[in-house]
Amino acid sequence: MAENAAPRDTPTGGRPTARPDLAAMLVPLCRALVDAERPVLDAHGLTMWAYSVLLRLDDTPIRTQAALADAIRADRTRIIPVLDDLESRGLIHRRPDPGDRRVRLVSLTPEGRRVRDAVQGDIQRGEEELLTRLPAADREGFVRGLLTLHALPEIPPHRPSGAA
Amino acid sequence: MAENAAPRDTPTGGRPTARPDLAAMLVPLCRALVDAERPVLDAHGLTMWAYSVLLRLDDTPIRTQAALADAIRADRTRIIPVLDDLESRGLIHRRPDPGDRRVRLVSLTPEGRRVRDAVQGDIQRGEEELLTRLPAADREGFVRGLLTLHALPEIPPHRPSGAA
DNA sequence: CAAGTTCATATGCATGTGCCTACGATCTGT
DNA sequence: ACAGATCGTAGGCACATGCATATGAACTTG
Repeated sequence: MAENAAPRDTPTGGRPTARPDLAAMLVPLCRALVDAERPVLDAHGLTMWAYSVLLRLDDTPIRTQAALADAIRADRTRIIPVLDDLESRGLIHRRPDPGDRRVRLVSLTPEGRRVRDAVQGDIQRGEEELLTRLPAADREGFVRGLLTLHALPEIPPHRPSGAA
Repeated sequence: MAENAAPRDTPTGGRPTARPDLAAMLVPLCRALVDAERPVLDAHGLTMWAYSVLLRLDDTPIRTQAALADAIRADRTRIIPVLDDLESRGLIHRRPDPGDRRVRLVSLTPEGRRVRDAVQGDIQRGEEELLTRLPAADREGFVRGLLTLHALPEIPPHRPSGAA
């Protein structure tokens, strides 16, 4: 019966804002964006996992495949066929680390870099076009906000309040 | 070899901006947000699908279950157990439409509304807290941009350009 | 009235994914 | 040198999901 009788230190107690949940807007948007990428990925014969690998390999070089899998939130075992495929197509290089022969050093080949650039170019071009739909005033805040949230080390779980 | 020799009408030809792909930032953010909701949903014994139903039922009332499933991008057949569960717990009402007895009119019960409010309150409270991490200047643009993109009827597929 | 369609529902299949185990090669600490 | 941990790889189990089909009730159209 007591709904949320206890006063909250956050703006609203019961039904907060008038806006929909952030997640309820973000999830469909994510879906749509990923769907929008598919033609580009297909045109290059890449899966989303493969593209994630190409994307990630450019940043800081990664020493182990396990770390690579963790970085893109993939499964350590399921990523192996992806790497096999990329390697067989000459997009990545997998060589044993001379210092620790358990480890395979994974790196982009020049061709891999070329493919990644082409794919990412197409994707970002489409995304820029999408950002065009935003009022100029919001565009920058949106992208910067996204960058900030993306850079967060972690998102703390939302905590259930009153009701059991 | 010709990379992307053709000049583009969009800002950048090959490697566009310095920012990561929007999708590459949004997808992990979505994952994290959904994960963050889990404790709240668990506390109320709701699945994400069930919560989606509760959320959607409040807007414009929906005439058919099929339309409800489409609205939340769920499978028409797989949503039925979800509705069964919600109905058995007294959160929704399912009664045959007197005008078309094939159709079941689905609506929130007062208890369902109460639960939805409680859950949504918790979730939005967590989300507001998250928005706190954004510089105030970006916060509004971010939310408004998200609202705008969410309201788009569809996102056109990105088009592969040069390379096959 | 008959044919075709729509709805809610049950069921099955194929796939993608998370998780767990196993195994051989290799490294590290003792 | 030996025990234990780590890495890459293979395989299996469980589950969620997308897609397809089937069925009975009810509606619609000719």
